[in-house]
Amino acid sequence: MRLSRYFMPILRDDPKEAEIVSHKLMLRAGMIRQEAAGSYSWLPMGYRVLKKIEQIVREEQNRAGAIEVLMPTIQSADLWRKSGRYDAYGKEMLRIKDRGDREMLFGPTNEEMITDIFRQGVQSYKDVPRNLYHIQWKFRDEVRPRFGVMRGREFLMKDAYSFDLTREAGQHSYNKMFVSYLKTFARLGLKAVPMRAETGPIGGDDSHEFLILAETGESEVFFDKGFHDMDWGAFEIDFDNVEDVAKVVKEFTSKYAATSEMHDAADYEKRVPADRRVTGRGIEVGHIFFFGTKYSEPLGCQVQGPDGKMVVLQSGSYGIGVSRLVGGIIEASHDKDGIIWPESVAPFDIGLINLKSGDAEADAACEKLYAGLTAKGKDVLYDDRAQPGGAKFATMDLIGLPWQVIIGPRGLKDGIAEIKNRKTGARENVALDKVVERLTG
RNA sequence: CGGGGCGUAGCGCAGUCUGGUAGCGCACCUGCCUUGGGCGCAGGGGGUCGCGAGUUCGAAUCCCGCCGCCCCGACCA
Repeated sequence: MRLSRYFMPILRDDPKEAEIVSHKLMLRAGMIRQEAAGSYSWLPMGYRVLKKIEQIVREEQNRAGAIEVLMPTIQSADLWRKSGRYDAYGKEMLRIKDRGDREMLFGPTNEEMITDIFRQGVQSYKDVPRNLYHIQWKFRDEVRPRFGVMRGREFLMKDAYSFDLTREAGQHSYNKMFVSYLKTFARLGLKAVPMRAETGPIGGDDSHEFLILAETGESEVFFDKGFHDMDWGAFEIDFDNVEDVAKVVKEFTSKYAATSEMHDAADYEKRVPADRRVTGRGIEVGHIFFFGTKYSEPLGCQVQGPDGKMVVLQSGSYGIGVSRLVGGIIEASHDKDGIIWPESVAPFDIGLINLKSGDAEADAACEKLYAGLTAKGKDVLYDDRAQPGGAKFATMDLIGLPWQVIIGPRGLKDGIAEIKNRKTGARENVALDKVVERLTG
């Protein structure tokens, strides 16, 4: 993409409504635009990142055996009356009426609907276990939306729902999602520490939330420093192997980690030596629940077992805040100059800077590199605008692409380009005809 | 939902107290210059001052009503 033809409205100053760094940077980098409190348009740069995160989440869900569906954003109130949550959910649920005066709602989550879908589609114990998920926009009429996409009212969430015959099988489904989340967050360049959580309005028996550490997190967290040294996703796992999966879960739940709501100071001090205690702040990016028959019972989600008797299914739900992750990754990865995208989610792989746009030699060198890198499958954002070099560097640092290729008269006279790594700041001079190889080899 | 604050050009702000028909910086446009960290000179465009109703010869400014947004708290993915 040539910057001269793109839509990337960047700002030099911080908009005053933005309080935290990810919100400021997302606005400054032209990723989002606020439409109402807690409601954002995703501009091209932001949308690219959102789609990349969504795709990684999807791939890891598929790898763990979950099956993708898509449910509507608008739901009927009737289903929610059956589960008893129509009243229980309170003002956070956005309620609307259609032309026939029927009560509808903008879905804040989908336990009821998916349970109803699954109930209608299965009759036998042979039809379980299953895990269905979708990645869809949710609406929760938050009392107080804030921090940009971190707490929006409309947000993109991956939510998965597992159905099993027995509690033990349900536990395995829960464990699979637990492990899948570790791998998902690792691919996003994050260490998301699993912490035992309260079940909240979703309800249920077992629950963990995954928090990434960042100064601006909404939750205070207490954990064992040993978490830093663990293997966060490089491990191979066979999701069908019940013992192996359980072993990983055990490993990641054996060390102390808790949010302030669940924090037990006495237990903390007993289990974690003083020099390994870390107190910080965290951002919740995932939350998993095992709730047994809480929804399958009232919604009649049952199958016939091997002995011919009806069995109410055990279920769990598993959420990842996809749009929140965009902000969360920035909170975890930025510096004074701007965003530092992990390569896996960067909106473009490479920023190509032409320091002398309009100069025949510089233009030709850039065009050749742009074509060469693109041909190798790299997404390149080529800054071909007629702007002073300083402005181009500042822009490129702000938007945080992992690699910058800098072409200017100084290097061109020796036939070289400068390559800069955004994260480390390391620069290297590379012969023009070796640049493509260096960045794709 | 309680408390506080703010709405004036794309962004950041001044002007409001004390009424006289809107200004600054950045951004943008044109020309020249420049091209390795937000460059220089000159010229220029853009705003029904959140909305409505009042007071007044005259309202961004005063009065009344409404809307929107932000922050703190309580609440929450």
